[in-house]
Amino acid sequence: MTVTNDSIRAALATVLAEMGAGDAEIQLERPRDPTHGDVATNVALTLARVLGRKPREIAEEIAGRLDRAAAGVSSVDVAGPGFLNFRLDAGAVGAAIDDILRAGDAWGRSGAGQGRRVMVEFVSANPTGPLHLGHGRQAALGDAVASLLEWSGWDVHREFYYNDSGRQMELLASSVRARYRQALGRDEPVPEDGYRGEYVKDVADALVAEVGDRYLDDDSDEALDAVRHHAVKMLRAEQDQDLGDFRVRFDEYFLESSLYAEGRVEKTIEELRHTGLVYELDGATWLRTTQFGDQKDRVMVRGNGMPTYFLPDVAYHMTKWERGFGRVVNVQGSDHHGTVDRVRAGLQALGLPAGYPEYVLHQMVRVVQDGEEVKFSKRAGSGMTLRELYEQVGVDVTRYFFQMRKPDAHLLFDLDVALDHSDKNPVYKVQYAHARMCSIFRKAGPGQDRPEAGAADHRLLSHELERELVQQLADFPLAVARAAEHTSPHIVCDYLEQTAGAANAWYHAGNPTRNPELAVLVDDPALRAARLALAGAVRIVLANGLGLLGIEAPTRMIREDKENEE
RNA sequence: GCGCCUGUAGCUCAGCUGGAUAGAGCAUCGGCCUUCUAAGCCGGCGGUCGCAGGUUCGAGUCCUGCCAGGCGCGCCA
Repeated sequence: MTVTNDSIRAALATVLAEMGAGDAEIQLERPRDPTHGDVATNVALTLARVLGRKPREIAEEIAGRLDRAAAGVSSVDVAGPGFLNFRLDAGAVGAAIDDILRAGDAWGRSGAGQGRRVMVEFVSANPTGPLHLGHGRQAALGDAVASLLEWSGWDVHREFYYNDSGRQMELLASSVRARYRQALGRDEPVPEDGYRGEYVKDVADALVAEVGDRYLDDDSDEALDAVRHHAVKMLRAEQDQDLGDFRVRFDEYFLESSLYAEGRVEKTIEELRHTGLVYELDGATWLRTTQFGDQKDRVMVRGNGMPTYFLPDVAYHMTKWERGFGRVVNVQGSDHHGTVDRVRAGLQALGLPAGYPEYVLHQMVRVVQDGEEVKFSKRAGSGMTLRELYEQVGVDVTRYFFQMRKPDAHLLFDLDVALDHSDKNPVYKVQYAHARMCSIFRKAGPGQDRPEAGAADHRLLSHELERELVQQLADFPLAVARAAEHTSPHIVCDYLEQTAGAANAWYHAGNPTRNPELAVLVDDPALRAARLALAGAVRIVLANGLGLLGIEAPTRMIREDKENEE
């Protein structure tokens, strides 16, 4: 893990300037192996060629010249091929605790985004049925990406785009109408490629309750339109409910139909024609997207005069730009990756920058239980729905599992692990660590439950477990920044699991029956205060990290089999 | 055939801008409970980083080729 340590960096820069390498880039990292010290740098290795000298020799000279007091280190060692390993003095390590206590729930935030506006578009499911697991991964991922950007100082807008026109809608309407007529005793089959889940019957039954047999014999377009409206309204309401219960909220729902209603699709065609990149072939209208790196040119308007999906897509993204979003992140399933180049090409044709918009594409989700894949949902008529999953394992677990893998990777959702309530389940591991810290404060008694910055002597935290834990906590802002930079929430999950592991190790090391001298609540008031400050810092970091991911940080977790005794 | 993604321990996965002996969890094996503390802890076992070349002080990481899996390649959305 890369670290920032300004005093070491400055002291190194001074020495390097003396040695004729003042412009060298200094990389500091926290070695995985604690015997390599608290902070290390490979700068001597990178300078070997520049200075024409052996790396170890350079390292020795740097170590000899370094002002340790100014750097805030107690020792400097040369190791391996020429690494410089620093051991921080006790005061420098503990200083992070005050930083954390002072920042509180803002610890980990930065102003990197400078308040600029960014849109995160995600879920964007068509209103043709319940949300499935792919939408769920996208909801959890998109919400966390948005959150990461907020933590990094961006002004974030969460948007849901949905297709409420076109062929899928027609298919939905005719499927519902068939079920509606079946419910009224008529023998009308669901269209060949129609929607067949149980939910279609629910929608049809509700329609019967609402309008009776009004559309039983009415085959007019108006009647089908009314059925479609009814279906969309119901299914949208269900999706909203599912997302709300999953703790995902949007600032705006954007309707595809509005693009047509407001003439934006027509306007986009006109603007593209002015670029000189439009041509007619075989009766269709094409855009020369290959000009901008697309694999082939794309049809905008079919021979029958109807636009393809490509056109409203470009029109939609133009509205994002025109609404003032200089940056846009689209979270989508990787099965959409084929549209990335063409949408960008269409936008470049209209003068937008090359990488606009950005994409986070995620791979598929599979659910396994007892070693076998769980596939079917009667209600959806296909894969398991998002609601079916989170009602079984809980929202916290579901969100975390969807966030804990990098988007690029296929996600195996192991129900056996998800249903486990022990520390084997990474979500509970982190939540328990948080609850344990809270439990210490409950035992510490009134007046000691809110440690304040500067009130304790952190040099007393000299145990190796304490040093490591403090440094782990100090890394939180870097983990958030890196996760935001890569739009990858799993980096935060990894960080939290490591932090929870370090916190648990520290907590358990002070087992009162085995090592009472390592417990937090020792008699010595100064040591007790220092350890309470550390516990307070742990509580802040875990709560902030979980909060960022949209997961609760319980202050108390009661064991199910002990519930009656508590 | 072309494009994107993936391939790391028995399983699920991390691995930043190329750095030290490739890490974590689970599984397995061996220890540890009248607890701020067993929904737990400590320790052990376990790896030709898909394969083959190349770049360099140094490659899981970069380059080339190949193999395997997923997805996408329509005047569908």
